[in-house]
Amino acid sequence: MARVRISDVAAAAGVSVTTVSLVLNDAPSRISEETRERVRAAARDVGYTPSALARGLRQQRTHTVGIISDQIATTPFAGRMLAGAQDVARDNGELVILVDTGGDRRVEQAAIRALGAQQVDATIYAAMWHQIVDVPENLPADAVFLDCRPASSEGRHRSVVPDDRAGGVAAARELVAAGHRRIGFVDTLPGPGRPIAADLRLDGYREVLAQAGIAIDPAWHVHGETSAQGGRAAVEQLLDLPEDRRPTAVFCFNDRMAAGAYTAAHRRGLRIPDDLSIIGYDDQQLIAAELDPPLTTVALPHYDMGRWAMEVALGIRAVEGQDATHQMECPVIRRDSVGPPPAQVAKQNRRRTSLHTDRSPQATAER
Amino acid sequence: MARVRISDVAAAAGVSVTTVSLVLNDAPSRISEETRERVRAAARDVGYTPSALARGLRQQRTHTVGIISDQIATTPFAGRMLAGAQDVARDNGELVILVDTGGDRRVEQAAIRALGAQQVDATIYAAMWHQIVDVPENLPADAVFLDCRPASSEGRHRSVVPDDRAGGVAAARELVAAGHRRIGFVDTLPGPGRPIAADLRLDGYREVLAQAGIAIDPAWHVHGETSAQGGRAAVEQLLDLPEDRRPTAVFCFNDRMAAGAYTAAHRRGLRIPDDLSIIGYDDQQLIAAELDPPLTTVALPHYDMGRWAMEVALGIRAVEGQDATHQMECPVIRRDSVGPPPAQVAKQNRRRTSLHTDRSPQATAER
DNA sequence: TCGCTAGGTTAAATCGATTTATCACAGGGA
DNA sequence: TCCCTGTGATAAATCGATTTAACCTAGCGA
Repeated sequence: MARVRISDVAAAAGVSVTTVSLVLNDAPSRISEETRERVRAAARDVGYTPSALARGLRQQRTHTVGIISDQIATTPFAGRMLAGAQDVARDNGELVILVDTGGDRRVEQAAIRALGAQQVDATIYAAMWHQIVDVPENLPADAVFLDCRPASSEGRHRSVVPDDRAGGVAAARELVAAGHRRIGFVDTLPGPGRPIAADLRLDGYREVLAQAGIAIDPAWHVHGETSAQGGRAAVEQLLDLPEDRRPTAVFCFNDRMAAGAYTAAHRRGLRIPDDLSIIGYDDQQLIAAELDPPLTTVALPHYDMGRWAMEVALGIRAVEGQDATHQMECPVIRRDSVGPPPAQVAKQNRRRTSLHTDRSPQATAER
Repeated sequence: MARVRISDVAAAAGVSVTTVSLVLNDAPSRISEETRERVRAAARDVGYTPSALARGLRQQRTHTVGIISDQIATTPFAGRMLAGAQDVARDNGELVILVDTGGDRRVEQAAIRALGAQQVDATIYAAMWHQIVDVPENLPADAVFLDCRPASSEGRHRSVVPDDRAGGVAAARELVAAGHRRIGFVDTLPGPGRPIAADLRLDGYREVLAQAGIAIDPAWHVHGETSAQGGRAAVEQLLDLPEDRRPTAVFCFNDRMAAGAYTAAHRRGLRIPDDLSIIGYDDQQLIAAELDPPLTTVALPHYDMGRWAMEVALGIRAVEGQDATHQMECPVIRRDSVGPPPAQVAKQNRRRTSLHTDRSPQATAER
């Protein structure tokens, strides 16, 4: 069955196409209420749906937003970001055109061209983890960067990323507040592929320990692959330290590594959090809440970042201030893997210092 | 800067727009090679990108595919399906318009209308887990169902779902082949929200045990929430059984429940797979490969289902045979959580029967 | 010289809407 | 009678491409 056109509605209502257009779009005009009703009825009867193509062509506005991402599927996070962006788009009558480039620069070029050809009203450039990206040369100047920030910031591109430094501060503070003074940092490997989030979180950790007057033992800083295996191996290094240098708590780069920390602890017969406190990062639903005991961790605000990016892209939200990069807070999700250090250690700690960082009272509710 | 139009190219090359169109589209015509080159150079110089809107309007073909899904982000699986669909689309020069309805029927109606207005060339209706869905009335007849199948199959809608029954067979066979005869089935809760996959996998399990001449003890069938907690509780019921009825292996509805089974085993001091073999389902990357020991499980072929759906939607792949529903194989991913039953039990088994289901020799490589 | 063919190119119609500018008509005042 | 104003509706241009149906010029054979 062929498409119902506006002229079909006009014929059915016995008016011109102009009248139909005016009526259906509620455009200011002097069409009588009687005619209006007739047009609306006709449109309903013939089952008219205006062509978005024709309308877009004429109006030069397509109510369409392009999202370019390096990889949709690598992490479950991607979904949260997309969902946030998608929800905002839907609520504003916009459709999302999604292109996964698979990280291929050539595909990316083609994708940007294709979105241009579609005349998308806005463009979002998303990465699947917090990173600094080279700006593709043909990317529109008003594109919004999601979970990444442009390398050459001269272009004044707007972007939103998690505040990993503040998240690192929050995580470390959580452990210090629980009374720990020997706190390990389970890091990813150094090298070119190292995520910038790792350095930011490490900075936050260092800042908190410094503030608390704790001298960091270099042996507390261990590295591993960002996997449960890597985490286990790294934490075993920590547990191999002599009794008086061994951390009573560990801050893991992410939840996968934290899962490895659980394994390492189990193998030594250490209980969590009684013998070892663990805090992760990412709040990966499939790990954090499912571990035994449930993992205290820092959440990455992917959904909200997705929303933010889309709101900015659509011009619903103005970017306040000078800085075009928005850092989004990473809240601590308190579960059951953090507790006070073992009694005898706690006593030592008390003897050694009287500094107190008091635990903030408002408990974050478990989602 | 305003859009570069085809007329700009024509002017730059000193020819008509018709010529430009014919040349750039490689349409059969009698344009001289010299002119062709001039046109191509002009197009390059002025930076021409044809308007997909105008082209789509004229050709009534948009090179655009709509994907409607109930929820993008609930499970990490979604990403795999999208990635599969997306990859096929990209390789065929099609763009994907993605709409997440959030499961809201009203939103869904609007989404379908919007995609119709966009004149998408094809439509995919995706669910985030294998289920039977009511066909939205305004859904195009040629829509393809992904990871779900239409309730009223009279419409001859094409669909692709995982073959959960065969997957159940494969999982149970894996355990039987390892020598187990007391095999628990860790099921989801009964009731209206129960996934159809649960019944299918259960069927497969029953078939295999029947074939192997094993009478199923009703106590082996336990239920729980589809979470690690639920899995742990359910498996604890199994482990509470008297020694001679207690399963030596469990088939868990999914990997999350299998993770709970690990916890239950640990709490009893049982080692995996020495004391208890465990097989899961789903092959959730963040769980299955990260558990200790890594979990043997059955993979859901989400990526391939996504590809299949898109290939069918685009008409690249013809749906063979009568049945418009394609069942996709769920391969067993062998890791380290399945082994032979404990020695004394194995001896009993051998005494009781001499039936052999021999383990298939080709080891599935760990991805 | 005329007609025909082939080669090279283009004018104009079309897709389906929106938007601008105009038209027709009725009533009122001079 | 003529002009003006307000009301209701529409004809035609436009968005930017594709595609159909010519058009023009040479060259060639009869």
